[in-house]
Amino acid sequence: MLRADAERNKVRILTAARELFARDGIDVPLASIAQQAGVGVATLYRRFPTRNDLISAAFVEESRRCVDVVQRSLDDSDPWHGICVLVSTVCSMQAVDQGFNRVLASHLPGLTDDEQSDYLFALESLDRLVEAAHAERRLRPGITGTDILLIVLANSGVVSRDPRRSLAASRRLVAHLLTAIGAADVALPHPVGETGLDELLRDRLG
Amino acid sequence: MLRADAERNKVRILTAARELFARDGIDVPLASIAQQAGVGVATLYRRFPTRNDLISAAFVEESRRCVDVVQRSLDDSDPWHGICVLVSTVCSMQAVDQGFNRVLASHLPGLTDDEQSDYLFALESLDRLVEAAHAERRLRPGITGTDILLIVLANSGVVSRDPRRSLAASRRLVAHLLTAIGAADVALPHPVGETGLDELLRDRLG
DNA sequence: GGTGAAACGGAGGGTTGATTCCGCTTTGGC
DNA sequence: GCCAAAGCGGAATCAACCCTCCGTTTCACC
Repeated sequence: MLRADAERNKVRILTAARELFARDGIDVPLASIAQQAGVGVATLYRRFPTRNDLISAAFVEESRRCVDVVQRSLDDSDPWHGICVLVSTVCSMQAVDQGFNRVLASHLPGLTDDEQSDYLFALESLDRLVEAAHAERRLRPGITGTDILLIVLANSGVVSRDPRRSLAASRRLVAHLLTAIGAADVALPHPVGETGLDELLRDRLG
Repeated sequence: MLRADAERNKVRILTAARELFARDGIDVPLASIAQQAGVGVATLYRRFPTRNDLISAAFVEESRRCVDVVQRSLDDSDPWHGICVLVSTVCSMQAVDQGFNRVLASHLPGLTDDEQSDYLFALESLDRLVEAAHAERRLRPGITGTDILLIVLANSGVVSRDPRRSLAASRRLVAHLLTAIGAADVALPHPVGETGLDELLRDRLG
């Protein structure tokens, strides 16, 4: 049990971390997180000995939301609808949070046991979902569970600093890819040109 | 005109840079490029005052290939075929070279004038190509030139350290996306699962 | 083969960020 | 209120990388 002041600081650190991770990605200097939280670096290190500890803690909610949406998709009586919801949800989460995008798109070393099992659960679920959708002829023949992973990965390529533009690009991309794997066309959202794919390019890191 | 030894060193630096950029991305320490080239850092700096100078020089050939393929696509009597060739070529180049991937997927500050005009030429060409393909009803209605850019961007998300796996993932993704924008299905290459999308994930940087 | 300009390379100073150490402060049970 | 434990913060240390300076070497022209 943490002392009250320590608990308070922990919350402030996590709040700051979530904000900075989302905006600037998971490589932000730890010192700036500490500063934003109004604590010293040592306090941050005391509570989260490694960067990964902090990242894991900062994204627990996002992870839970992912597991939830996977579960709900599995329970969906229409597997194709389940796939659409799953992909759209996860990709939107990526688009509005640079940090979470990196977490999803890269195997961070040192996942916790929980994260490991969530990941395996997701993989297995994807296969089951895809299989169910095939059974109803809602997927193009030859599509596999890893194609869904591939979508998430591809989506990570279109996210930039600006969540607005990222979201527009992501929506468009997801529509394309659902069209590609599905047995029928998916309606297209606005082309990204209007909000400026150029600016999106200009936005990206480095 | 450079002295013979200087010219020799310049070539060695560029060779080393191309190799390390491709394998490790454009953020490799300049010292390791110098070391690999067998020269001192000062020599590298003397020839290429900024990292961007080195990057530009290292990728001139790739840039030229891109401009060429754009030009050839424009000249193609079948605009849809032109689009397919263009997208496949560029995406493959991205997949096998982490450095070039980053160059294409991010607006590096300080492009040379040549690069600027190449970029503008490419943008304009995309619009013309798309228009021509629409005229022949080979594209799904609503597709714009920026959708092609979006493909390249999305493709950047699936490239990892391992060129083999990246290429497999990229091919699959490109097939999906050409299917999505085209008026008819495109044949799918092998699913990536077989070569291991998991490993691809594990591969990615940090 | 002498010479001066060009080129060389490695040491060194600066910056940024990670991580630890330690003397001071706060908390909470008594 | 007292005090031991828990917590705190910032200075200090450390490592990686960038970039420049300068004494030495090499080239190419005579």
